[in-house]
Amino acid sequence: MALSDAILVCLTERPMSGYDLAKYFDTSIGFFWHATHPQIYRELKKLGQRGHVVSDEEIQSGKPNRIVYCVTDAGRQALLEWSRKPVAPAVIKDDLLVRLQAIEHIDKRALRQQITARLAAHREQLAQYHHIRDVRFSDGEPEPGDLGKLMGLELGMEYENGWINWCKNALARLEPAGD
Amino acid sequence: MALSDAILVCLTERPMSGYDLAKYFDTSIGFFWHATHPQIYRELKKLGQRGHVVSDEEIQSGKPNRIVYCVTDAGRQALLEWSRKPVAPAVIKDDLLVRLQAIEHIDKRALRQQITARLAAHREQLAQYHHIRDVRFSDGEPEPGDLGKLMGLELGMEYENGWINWCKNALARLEPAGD
DNA sequence: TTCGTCATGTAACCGGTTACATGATTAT
DNA sequence: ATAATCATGTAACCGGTTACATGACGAA
Repeated sequence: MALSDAILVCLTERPMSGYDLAKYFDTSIGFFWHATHPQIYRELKKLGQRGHVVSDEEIQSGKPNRIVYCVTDAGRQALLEWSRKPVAPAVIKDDLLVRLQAIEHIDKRALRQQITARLAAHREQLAQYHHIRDVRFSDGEPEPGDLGKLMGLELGMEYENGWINWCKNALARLEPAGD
Repeated sequence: MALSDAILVCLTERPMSGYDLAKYFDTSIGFFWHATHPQIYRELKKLGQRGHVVSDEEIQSGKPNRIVYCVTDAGRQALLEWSRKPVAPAVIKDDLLVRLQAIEHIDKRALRQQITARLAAHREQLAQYHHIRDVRFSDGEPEPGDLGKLMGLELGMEYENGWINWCKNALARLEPAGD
C-alpha cells in the first residue's frame, strides 16, 4: 500500500512520467523507499483507476511519447489520510548481521572483506548525502517545503555514521585474530 | 534465498522445531531478519528436499508432536558457501522518511505524534538490547562463538541511538511552529 | 468461560525482482 | 560497431503477509 503513496509524494513535487519516477526513485526518495520500473508502471495504472492521478500524453517525434502523471484532488486527499495512519516501524533486514550470528560456522576472511566493502559503501553514501545537502541546502534556514527533505538527509547521515563507526570497530575486533 | 540461510544459522545454534524457530525469529535473529511462521514452515520443507536439514518427530501426548530439525553436513557446507557470496547492501525502507518528503502536503500534527511514538519505540528497543547484553555478555571478553552476537547487538544499539538523536532533533525543529 | 500457549500446517493474496520485448537517437 | 539513453510496457516468478483451520491444556 505504501508504494502508491510514495509515488503520490513524488508527484506533489512536479508532474512526472513513469520513466522520470523510476529515475527519481534511484536518487532522492529512493534512499528511503526503493522501487523498480515494473512496480512503478503497475502502480500508476492502479492510481489512475482510483482517480488519484490523471495522465497526459506528450507527443514526441523520434522518441516514444511521454505519459505524464499529475496528482488529482482525490489523490491529495488520499495522501493526507495516509499521513494520519500510524507508521510501520522501521525494520532492519541485513544479511551481514545474520552472518554474524553464526560467526563460528562461516568464512571469517570473507566476513572481513564484506565488512570492509560495507565500510566503503557507507562512506560513499555519506559523502553523497553531504554533497546533496551542500548543493541544495547550503544557506542557513531552509524553506518550509525543503525542511522535510533536509531532515531526511540528516537521518541518512546519522544512519551512515552509525554504520561507519560500527564497521571500524568490528574490523578492529576481527583483524587481530590470525585467521 | 536468504531466509533459508537465516534458518540454517538458527539451527547451528541448536536443533529446533518450526514453532521454536518462529519464536526465535521474534527475538534474537529477528532483530536483523524477520520471518513469520508460514514462511518458516514453507522454507523448512524446501531445506529438507535439498538435504540441508533432517527432521525428527518427538512424540508428545496431549500436545501435537514436535518436528525437530537439524542441520546436515550438506547444510553446513551451504552455509559456508553462502557466507562467501557478497552481501546485499542494507537498504532503508521507511514510511516516516517518505512522509517527510511531502511535509507541506501532510498532517503535521500527526507527523509530530508519529515521531514521538518512534522515539519511544527506539528507546524501548535500545533498552532491550542493553538488557540482553547485560544478562548474556556481562563478563569482560565474550566467548568466540558469542562475539558475533555481541557485535550484532552493538550495531543495533548504534542504530537505535542514531534514531533517538534524530527524533529528538526533529521534534525540536517541528515543535516551535504553531502547526 | 474465555483467553493464551503449544504445535502443526494451508490458501489466497499482494508486493518486489528479473528477464523479456521494442525501437529510435546519440555518443564513443 | 557498440553501448547508453529515452520511453514504454508485459510475464513469470519468488518472497512475505494475512487469514483460515485444528485441537488439547492450563490459567484467570
